[in-house]
Amino acid sequence: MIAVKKYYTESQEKMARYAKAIAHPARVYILDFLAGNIDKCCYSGDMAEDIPIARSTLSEHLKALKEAGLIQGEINPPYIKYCINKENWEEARDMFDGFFRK
Amino acid sequence: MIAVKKYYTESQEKMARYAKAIAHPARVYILDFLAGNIDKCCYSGDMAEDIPIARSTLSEHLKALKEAGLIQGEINPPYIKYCINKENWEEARDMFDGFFRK
DNA sequence: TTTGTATTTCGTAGAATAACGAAACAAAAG
DNA sequence: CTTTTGTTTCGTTATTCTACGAAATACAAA
Repeated sequence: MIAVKKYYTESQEKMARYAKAIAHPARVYILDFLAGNIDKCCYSGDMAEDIPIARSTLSEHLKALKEAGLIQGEINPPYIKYCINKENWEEARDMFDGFFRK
Repeated sequence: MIAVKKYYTESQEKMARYAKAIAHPARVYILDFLAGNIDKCCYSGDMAEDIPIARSTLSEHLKALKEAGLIQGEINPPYIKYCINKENWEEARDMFDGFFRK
């Protein structure tokens, strides 16, 4: 393993990762939707009707948000129940908060 | 001009645009730097020494941030003084605020 | 076991992003 | 007028993103 010099702080990298997850209107839509139903959660199909993208594309956006840690999915066949990942959502909120008030 | 149906709200599109501007560690670095010196502003060259990218690349990141409205540049030859665009910075802050507390 | 339902993964294609060095610019200094 | 300084634009290349439909998956119901 080669040591690679880090040029950005962990926090800067993380900010960029969270921001990238939010950097698409479909993903903003999804997060709006889920954050508005924070305890209810919801199914992938619930959103498919409201935005003009293929279900497979929606699925990829959900995957991106899951990988970024902002949402989580719980399998409940034949559905998958998605909801905000509260812990990371709050972390992201705090980071953006700090970022804008530095 | 053909009417194009809008599927996302203006606010969702704008959120995505702001988020995209922040979605790179170099740009987070730049904004951190400028927001920490909100009244002082600073020069492109001031940052070039601290991050491991070519000056031309730094310049492109500055351009992206300027296009997103988060910063502004004032020519002061042979320097260009960059600083936060306060109005849009506050708008972005408020939008992220609202986004995370919906 | 076969069928149906909800969703994801795969393969592909086109667009956008990020990076670099070289060249271009713009103004001040010599 | 020529040089120097700080910065941006251009041309290029490599990578990542976004989108789609088709195929695959997983489980329940028939």
